[in-house]
Amino acid sequence: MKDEERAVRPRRADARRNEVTLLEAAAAAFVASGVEAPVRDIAARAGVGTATIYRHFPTRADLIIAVYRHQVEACAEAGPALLGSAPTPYDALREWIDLFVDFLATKHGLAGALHSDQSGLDSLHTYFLDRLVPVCTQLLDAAAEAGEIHAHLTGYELMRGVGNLCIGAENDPRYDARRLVGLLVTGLRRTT
Amino acid sequence: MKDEERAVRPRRADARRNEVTLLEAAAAAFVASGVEAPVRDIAARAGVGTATIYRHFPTRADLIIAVYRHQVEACAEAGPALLGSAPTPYDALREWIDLFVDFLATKHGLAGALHSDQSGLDSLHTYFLDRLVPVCTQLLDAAAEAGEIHAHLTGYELMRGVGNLCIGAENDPRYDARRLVGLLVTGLRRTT
DNA sequence: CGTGAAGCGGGACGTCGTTCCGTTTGTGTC
DNA sequence: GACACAAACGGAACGACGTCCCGCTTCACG
Repeated sequence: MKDEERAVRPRRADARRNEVTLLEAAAAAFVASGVEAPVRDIAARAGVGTATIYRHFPTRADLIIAVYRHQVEACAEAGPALLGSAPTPYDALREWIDLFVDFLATKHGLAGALHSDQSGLDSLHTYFLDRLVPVCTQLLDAAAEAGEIHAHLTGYELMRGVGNLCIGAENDPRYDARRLVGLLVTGLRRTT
Repeated sequence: MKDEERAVRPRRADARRNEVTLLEAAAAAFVASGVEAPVRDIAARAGVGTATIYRHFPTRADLIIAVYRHQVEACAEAGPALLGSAPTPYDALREWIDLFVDFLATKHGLAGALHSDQSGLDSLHTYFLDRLVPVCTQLLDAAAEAGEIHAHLTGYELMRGVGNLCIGAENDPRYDARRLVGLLVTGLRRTT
């Protein structure tokens, strides 16, 4: 057990320290300049060379994933929980989507980065989708089974739609992503 | 009149020819590689140097605007026309949005370019918004006045929402932007 | 047909993500 | 405690991008 704890990831002590330092520096840089903060800035912030970043995180996307992994996991785990606690499956879906939007809306440029054809950020896209689409699908299926929505939409489509609607919402007081997403989810509701 | 026609833009004949050639080359490059086609590729396609592009179009965004200007104008002008021909203002709004989505969906990467914080593409964003938001607002107001929708949304927000939903829809058979936009517009409808 | 300016080509610059290489440093072993 | 060697490091280097600069070409007017 103790071995397993210590054996995680890098072997040398300085390397382990650097990984933590880098994650903190990246998080700070993302808050200050958005997720598009240059790798060099993050390296400078952490007081290391650029190569050190790439030794720990094969690509920029992996660093971004590492920084947000905990929050994405939390969001994913909230799905089934809401299904148990909310009045109806549709309410659960609605609350879960709000959770996701709140997460995206507070990360400058993250929503945009998720869909950039630029550089090698596909793995970021892939990670978010792999982790969250199953949860979304589960909520969607539950709501459909309860007859609250028409089932014409896949979890994948809803996730992408919501993610897209959040793009550029951080710095624009005239654009309220929450309202748009709310309308989208309203549009899902069965009009009986 | 003849003077005005000829006097538009550049004075020398080769410059006028190059401007046309460049627009054609850019259009072709955008179809082949998306709107993110490198300036060098477009220059090569047109058989000119890169500087020639910048002499005619101060920035990449201006070239993109020039290529799509006619279609954007046509879309803008279709708004009032639909208001006259469609059964109700809400139907007009719906059809007009379909028009816009069809336009965006056939231009690889254009929707994405509209919201990239990258390089200097803000003027692209600005141009689209300046031209289309008033039309959208007019349709929205008409539908609201007819009592078909709740007026909680601005033309600006709807335009941005629709544009965002179209991002990345071109190469992904699993994501149907039209369906998502349809849901969004459905969500606008008054639920009386 | 000459001349001056408008127009041109492509190389140069700064920035980005990523990789390479010579050097430093932590750590298991005697 | 000293040694050796692999692991880890820093920063320069590379290729791609948008954009700008400079020396040459070519149009058009007298």
